Amino acid sequence: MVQGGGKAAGRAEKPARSGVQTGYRKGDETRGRILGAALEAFGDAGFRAVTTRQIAQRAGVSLPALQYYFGDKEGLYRACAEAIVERIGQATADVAAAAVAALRANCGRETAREHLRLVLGSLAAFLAGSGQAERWAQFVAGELQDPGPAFEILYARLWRPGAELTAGLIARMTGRDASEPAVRLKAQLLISTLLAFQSGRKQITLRTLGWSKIGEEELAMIIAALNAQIDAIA
Amino acid sequence: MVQGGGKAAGRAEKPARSGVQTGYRKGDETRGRILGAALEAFGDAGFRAVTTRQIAQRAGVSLPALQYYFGDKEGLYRACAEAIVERIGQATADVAAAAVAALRANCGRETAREHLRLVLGSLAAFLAGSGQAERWAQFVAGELQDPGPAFEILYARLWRPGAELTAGLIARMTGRDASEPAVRLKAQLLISTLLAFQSGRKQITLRTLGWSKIGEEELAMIIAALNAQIDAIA
DNA sequence: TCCTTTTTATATCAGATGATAGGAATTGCG
DNA sequence: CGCAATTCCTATCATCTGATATAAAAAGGA
Repeated sequence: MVQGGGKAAGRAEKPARSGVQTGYRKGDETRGRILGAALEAFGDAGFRAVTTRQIAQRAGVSLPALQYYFGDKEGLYRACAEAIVERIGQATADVAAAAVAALRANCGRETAREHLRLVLGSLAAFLAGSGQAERWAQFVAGELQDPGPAFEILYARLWRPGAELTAGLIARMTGRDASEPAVRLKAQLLISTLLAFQSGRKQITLRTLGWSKIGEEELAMIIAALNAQIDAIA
Repeated sequence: MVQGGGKAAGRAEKPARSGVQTGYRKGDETRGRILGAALEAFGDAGFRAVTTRQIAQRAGVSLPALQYYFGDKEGLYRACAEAIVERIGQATADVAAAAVAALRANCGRETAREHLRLVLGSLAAFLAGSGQAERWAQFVAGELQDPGPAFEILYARLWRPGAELTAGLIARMTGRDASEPAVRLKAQLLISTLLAFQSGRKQITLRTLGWSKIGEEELAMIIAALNAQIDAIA
């Protein structure tokens, strides 16, 4: 029978076996391997630059397996975005929840400032935590920079919530409203700065600073610079 | 006869009519039109995403004209980078020279700070000055973010000089040495911030702030935020 | 064990893309 | 004009890319 679909009705809108449990367990492992290979490849080079054949080879499967599990290249790309959103969400859930709670509890300026430090610090630590996370950061930064098939996912579920939280904290710190452009601008400035180092302009960061990698020591320096920026916020 | 080359010796290393004066004037105009179309296209979408056919059509020439004038797609891309470097260099030459002169003349902290403001301000103004400059900014940011065939050109002739100057000014402002990582980090942070708005994350900037464009008013706000960052240094 | 469903592979397609062959048209120059 | 160097186009190639048709192999359920 033809792949996926089921229902046997009209057009096969969902041609892929996109992650649902079926009773057959073997496929889940394969699906995971493909997703992992795709995350690495897309993170390194971006949507256009990566070919489906490269991913298939990395994952040790044949080309049609990608279509079987993810429908098409874009579906695979979106699945990567979802996976990344999930992992980053998990990694920052605690500090983010604490910050939100503090805001709700009408915390003071200095408390808000401290939460902002924690939030950005935990994000920075995660991004520098492993080679994998590094690739994810590049995936996210690249997609936000040059919107592609996963822009909406990343914007709606990563950037916007993060920017909202940051703006909220800054607003509290400055006694202004989170909707003011000046506040939002500062928030974006902070987040952009963070992303710029670990992901996009890493290539340049290393060259300019003469570093060979961004390890603990280097990360500490970046966080220090970030904190200086946070302190500078009125 | 076959295109370009001359010399008639062994391998045709330089197959293209790459910009030298020949006595025949007609070609220069065509060459310029191709370069203009390429600048627009590459700036909008990046090296990979743009096809040679698109550029040829935009320029109103046939496909082989690109190869005739620039050898291959990469040659055209590099030519774009050179053109951009030249224009940005012109636009910032005055303020940059003044800043260098001030540094050489052993200027004081506040003078250095003022020069830093001027340098970044003029760059920001240029980048937001026209739709063309906006595309160039995207060209530069994209190439620095995801190194391609023109990375070396842009790094060596734009980023590094700019970063050196910025670091020098910051060093003077803080009484430290321009070679210190902390100083260089601050410099990169400033430049990255500037690029982030006008080029890369512009898409997001507009959405997050609810702007429809980055006009004078918006630019003023960004510069204000930048100046706040400059003031916060040491 | 037999049968259905799922999983995976081989071979192939259709379109796009960068590049070239080869020659026609144009331009400068004596 | 006459001639050589240049500019530029039509047609075509070779390759790569995402996707599909088709069917064999494997896995579960009775």
